[in-house]
Amino acid sequence: MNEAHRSGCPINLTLEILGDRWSLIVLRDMMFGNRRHFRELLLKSEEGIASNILADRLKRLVDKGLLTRTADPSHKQKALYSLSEMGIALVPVFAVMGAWGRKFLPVTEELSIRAELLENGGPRMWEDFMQELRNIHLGAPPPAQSVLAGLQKAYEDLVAAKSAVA
Amino acid sequence: MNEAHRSGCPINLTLEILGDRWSLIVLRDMMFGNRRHFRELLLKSEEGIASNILADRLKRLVDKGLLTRTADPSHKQKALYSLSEMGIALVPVFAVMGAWGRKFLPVTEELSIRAELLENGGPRMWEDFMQELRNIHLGAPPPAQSVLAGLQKAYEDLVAAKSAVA
DNA sequence: GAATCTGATTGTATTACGCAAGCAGTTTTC
DNA sequence: GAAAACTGCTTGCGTAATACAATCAGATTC
Repeated sequence: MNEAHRSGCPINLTLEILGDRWSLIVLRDMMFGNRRHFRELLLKSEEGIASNILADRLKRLVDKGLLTRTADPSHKQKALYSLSEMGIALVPVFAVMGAWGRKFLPVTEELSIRAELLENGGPRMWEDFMQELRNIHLGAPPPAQSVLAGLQKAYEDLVAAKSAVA
Repeated sequence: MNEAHRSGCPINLTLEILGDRWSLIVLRDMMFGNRRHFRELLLKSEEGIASNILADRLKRLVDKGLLTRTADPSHKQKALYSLSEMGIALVPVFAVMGAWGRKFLPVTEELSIRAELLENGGPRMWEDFMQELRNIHLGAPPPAQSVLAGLQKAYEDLVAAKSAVA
């Protein structure tokens, strides 16, 4: 039935799903970049994932329950990927991982502004963000205020400010 | 100088260091299991890491600045591995990853009791734990109360209770 | 009806992982 | 004081994951 697990430790089981160099990148792009289709994930990612790896990860993440795949009504060939509650629940993981990366690694200013806002916003902001993701991906009622729009605006403002200087 | 990074995103840079199936396992065992020597990490891990992988990960983690390696005065051949501040700062990452794993994955009760306590303890407990790790690994002043002992006791009590029933 | 867009798949090369065995120096045991 | 056990690894080898480039068939657009 089940493939054998290395152990029943929560950290280990989490690593068995997310412990590679691409899974969290795909989820990050869906979550913060609102990418929902294969081609968007393939072409608009900063890191340049290969198409076979992306196909494999999408399949895996659907299998494991972090994503769902449905047909896109607007285009018979389009597949629409959505975050499940299990995927949405990774928001705090991204928040603290981003905070750690920002503190210790050579991040660029543009690509870490959203992590900074999310870190400063704290659990309350994370919860709002999760509710917004439930709205977008699961059809749940929207939150009082859009976190995603705020993150995106901060990023775009910073990019604009930088390119104005340069 | 620097190996090229895929991008300057904090999540990506974090994954470039920790995005594999073993790095966080090694750090977990050092942090929560107080393993400081090669053989301890090799033999006492639940998951059974291979010796060449362990050697590689220790080297990598020292290179990246999460660990330090020093000679053990008690034994001329022993190497003592210690967490750096960069490694200790992963406590919140373990806490939220553990919480996620506990919520969605088939964890065992014994191996998740510590994750549960850490989750319920919240950021205040994480900070105490980090101070305790600074004391153990960096020689900093100890915290008011030992978190590690509490986690370990809860684990052992649970194991004892389970084996008494069985 | 040609070009483009869709989610992929295929082929090939390189790198990482997993397993078992071995190794030289150090310490312990008797 | 010699044998056994322990130390942090290394080596060899087979398998799996990853990376890169090219390709594909059906759907849509122009």
